[in-house]
Amino acid sequence: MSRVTIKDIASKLGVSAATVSNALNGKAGVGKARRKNIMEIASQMGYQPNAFARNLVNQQSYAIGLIVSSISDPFYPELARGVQEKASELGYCMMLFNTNHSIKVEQNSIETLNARGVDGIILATVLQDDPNIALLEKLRIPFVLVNRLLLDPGIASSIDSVVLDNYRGGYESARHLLRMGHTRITIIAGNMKASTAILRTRGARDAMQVYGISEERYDVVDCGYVMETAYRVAKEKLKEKNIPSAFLCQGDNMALGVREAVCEAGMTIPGDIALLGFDDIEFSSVAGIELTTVSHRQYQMGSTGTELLVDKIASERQAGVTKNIVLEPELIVRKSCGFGVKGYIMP
Amino acid sequence: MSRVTIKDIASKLGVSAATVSNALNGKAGVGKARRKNIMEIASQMGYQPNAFARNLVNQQSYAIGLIVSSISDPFYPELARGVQEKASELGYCMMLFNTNHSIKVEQNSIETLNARGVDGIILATVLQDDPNIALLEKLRIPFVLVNRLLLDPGIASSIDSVVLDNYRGGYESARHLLRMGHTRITIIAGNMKASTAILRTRGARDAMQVYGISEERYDVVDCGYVMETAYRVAKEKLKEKNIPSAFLCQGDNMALGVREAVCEAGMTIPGDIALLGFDDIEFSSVAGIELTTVSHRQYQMGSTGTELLVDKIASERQAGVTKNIVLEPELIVRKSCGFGVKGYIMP
DNA sequence: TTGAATAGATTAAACGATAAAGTAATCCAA
DNA sequence: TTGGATTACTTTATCGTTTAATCTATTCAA
Repeated sequence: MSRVTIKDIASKLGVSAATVSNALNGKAGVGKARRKNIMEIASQMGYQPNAFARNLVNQQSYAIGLIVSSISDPFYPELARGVQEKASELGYCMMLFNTNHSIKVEQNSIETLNARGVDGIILATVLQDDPNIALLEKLRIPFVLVNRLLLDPGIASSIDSVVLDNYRGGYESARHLLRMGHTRITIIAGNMKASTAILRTRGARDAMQVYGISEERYDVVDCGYVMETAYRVAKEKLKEKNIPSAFLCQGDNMALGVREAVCEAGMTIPGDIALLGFDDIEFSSVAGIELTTVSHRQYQMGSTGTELLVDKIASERQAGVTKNIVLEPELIVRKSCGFGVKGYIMP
Repeated sequence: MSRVTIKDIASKLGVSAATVSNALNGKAGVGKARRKNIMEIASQMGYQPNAFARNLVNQQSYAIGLIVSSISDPFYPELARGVQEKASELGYCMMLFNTNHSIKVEQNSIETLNARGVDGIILATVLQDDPNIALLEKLRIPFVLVNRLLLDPGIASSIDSVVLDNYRGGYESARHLLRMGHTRITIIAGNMKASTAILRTRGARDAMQVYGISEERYDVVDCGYVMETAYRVAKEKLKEKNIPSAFLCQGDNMALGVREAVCEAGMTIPGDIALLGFDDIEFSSVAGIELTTVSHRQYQMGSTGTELLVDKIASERQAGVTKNIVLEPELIVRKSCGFGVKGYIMP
């Protein structure tokens, strides 16, 4: 509750509220001496502009929303930090929402955010058939997609986004396993409605083809990016007669789930089974885990996404060119894939 | 930008704006038929109340702020999720701020939050000599402390809080090591200005005394709750001639730092060195890590803290009794402390 | 000396809702 | 049938800013 208002200052100095407003906002039409005087009195009285009134007259809140599936998933905190810090830098606040992987909750979040008049939304959870894109467009609220995007070029071409080159990440990670001689690979995929999982899988498939592995010789299981599911799937896989020699996981958290199953089955990594992750969460590098994985630039995604959004908010009335930013992934070789099935690495 | 306003509805139906407002808000003084009619037209026209105008007239934003040191620290995401979900349930939004362990950034965050007119703040980062408590009180903004609190009973008795019984956690964890026969213990402490670290250390010291370990026989190092620092400290410790047989860490992330140092020194856990953590972050349970630790109730802390805060906001004008909630910790025995130095556990 | 331009201010409207006060019609009891 | 209570509204004020429109001296060129 900011007590002192612009009127208090005005009446104290015997001037009009408009003059005080103009002085404080550095606008023309106020004499030098008076301006200085007003500024002094204002700070002396501890004046704090009332955000509600400002928001009302400008129809702007200087707040943005960030929607993630769950901040507890170790993939998202760095992204959120990127958004928050860049937002603060640009004078915005960040409101955080978790969808818990639910389209319905995603919808509620968007509606709430809109009802509160945020200036824009960063959506990290979009799916291919996501009805909420239409919602966002109907609400005419600026938004950018980060992490995941829409693959339909017709739609995608008009939506700002910041994503990793997931195809390449998928390709390179599969290639790494293939070069090490693995031919029985199970792909532990993320949510196959998410562009990330689709593209990583597509990249992996292409790599398989290049290395002459036909479709019957590997399989892809949608584990929805949840660790628990990956664990259960791996558990089952390892009971079959012809178990895979490598698990290609599309998320480090899922890789950890698989790792758990492998360990429980009494097998070792990379001795019996090779394991490859994706995202390079902080935890993947700890001794004894040392997951070979693909780096992801969560912080940068959040930070750049925020820049795009704020740009978009500022230039709302102008024509605005769509920006699609693609970040480059990097294969990070640690120990979870060992030194290859036959002890050497193919070219 | 919500286009249609209360006035549009009013003029369309030939009634006054006040009647529309009353009808929509379920207030008395509107005839049955008219009320129904207004509601229908409103939803038909896609009316969305303008939050800015509402905020201005009620001087309330239905938003709260959460201040953590860094959302990337695996301790905080669950807490944030607890806050966000409870907040949503109660009709509030959560704005997230990271302080990066800086008092100055903490101050900025509070001031920003205040300037934006949030209804209250949840502070998870308070230190004993934190000048920002005075700031919060000066601003007369409702707040609650979670995770950490102030130990000075004079101040603490008037501030709502939700914390773990850190003394007990510290005591039990030390006792566990002592029962296993460890007598050379290094305590990797958190930030010693945080009540968590102070109380955990106090608990540990008391346990030491009960088990007859004098002060010269163990040491306490402030690692500020950062993994990297813990890693470096452990690295140094392991170079000394008389290395500890156990590290008692006040945070799982720091335990992982220590673990790294131990591994790099070519030693094993728990074979050569016992390791005990605190917080039970999700990662601590994975195969091969299996950190013995103390459970912390991050989600509940966030959720309950939010309830207290919203209570406090609602009853702001009333006398309001201070609530201090203490959650119980639980020792979670996994493998990182092995089976005791002499192969047995003391009573 | 006149008229236009300009600096420095004021007034009033607007933003979109809510809350308080006022009014006209209806109802019911005495 | 009178008058108090109730109901269903409307009018007006207010929240704290910003901003467009207006006003009044003063300056200055012609």
